[in-house]
Amino acid sequence: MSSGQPLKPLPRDQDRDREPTLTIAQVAERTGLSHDTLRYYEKAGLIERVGRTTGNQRRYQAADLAWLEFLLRLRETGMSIADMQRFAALRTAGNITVADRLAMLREHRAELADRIRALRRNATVLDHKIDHYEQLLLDEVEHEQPGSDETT
Amino acid sequence: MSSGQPLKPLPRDQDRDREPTLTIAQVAERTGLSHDTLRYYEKAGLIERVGRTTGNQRRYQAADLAWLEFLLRLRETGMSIADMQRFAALRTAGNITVADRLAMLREHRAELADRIRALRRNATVLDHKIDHYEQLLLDEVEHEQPGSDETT
DNA sequence: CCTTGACCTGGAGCGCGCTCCAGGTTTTAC
DNA sequence: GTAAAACCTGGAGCGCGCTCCAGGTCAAGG
Repeated sequence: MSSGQPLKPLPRDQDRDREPTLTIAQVAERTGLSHDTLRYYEKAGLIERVGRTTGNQRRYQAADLAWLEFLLRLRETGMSIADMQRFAALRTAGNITVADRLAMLREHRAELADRIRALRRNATVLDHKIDHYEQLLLDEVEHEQPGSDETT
Repeated sequence: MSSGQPLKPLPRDQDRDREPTLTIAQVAERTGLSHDTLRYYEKAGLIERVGRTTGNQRRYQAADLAWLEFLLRLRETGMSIADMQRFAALRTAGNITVADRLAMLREHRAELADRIRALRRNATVLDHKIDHYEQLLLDEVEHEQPGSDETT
């Protein structure tokens, strides 16, 4: 979608392709994942084998990063590694799996809605308990010194 | 739930058979926890030592159950066992720890609010992805048969 | 009484999601 | 060219939160 004009300050050496690439350290910093986790995800099949230099070092491309960030959304919404593996496998299998992937996402989305609702219910229980403790503290103060100086 | 200290109809003697008690199996069923988990929680200090029969079998009282259910709210909102241990220890230590317990709950509540917000943000990302896949499916159908019969 | 099933204890084991290590190779900075 | 930093692989290890097991004791029905 663009030209191949050598007008940019290219990073040296191994980057002969048009697209800029990132080392594992750079991806780690950007995603918040550790080097080990990135390698683990690749070994586990969550991400397809990342491109390498001639010296076998990983060079991530923009698409890898985008996929990683989506994986992180799945992870943060509580999807297990096993399910992410399934999803990734479908993705690797190509367009014929779009319906399956959609089904997975819809189900996950529904579970997420349930979990958010449950958390909100539990939050109100916490709020009640907090109110209760606040009242206890007030009562204590009253009993000790009904209307005197206090240090917050 | 407020102001309830001196008016309890205490069974002053150690004869508490008046109060109904529950076996571990009954508590397991009511809470959804397994027998093993209940024993584990007790061993870990999340709940104080439960009363026993002369034959050393646990008999839970209403207060035990209420505390367990509150623990479950903490657990479901993501509090670690270690933090629940801290909270339980404060509770065991008595009223002087009310301020500390309040502080813990407030912090936990704030983290919970953060997590709910994050989940909602992620939910919208999922929604976009779902929309995207739906569009892909539509496009596929169009390309195959631009306006013809389809079997659902 | 006896049987059966619920319960007890201490401790080992497990599944998950990483995290660390050893020992080696590659890249970078000077 | 050389030293240091970054990276590689396979595999072991870890922390969490249970879960299971062995080997018993206890309780309720017939």
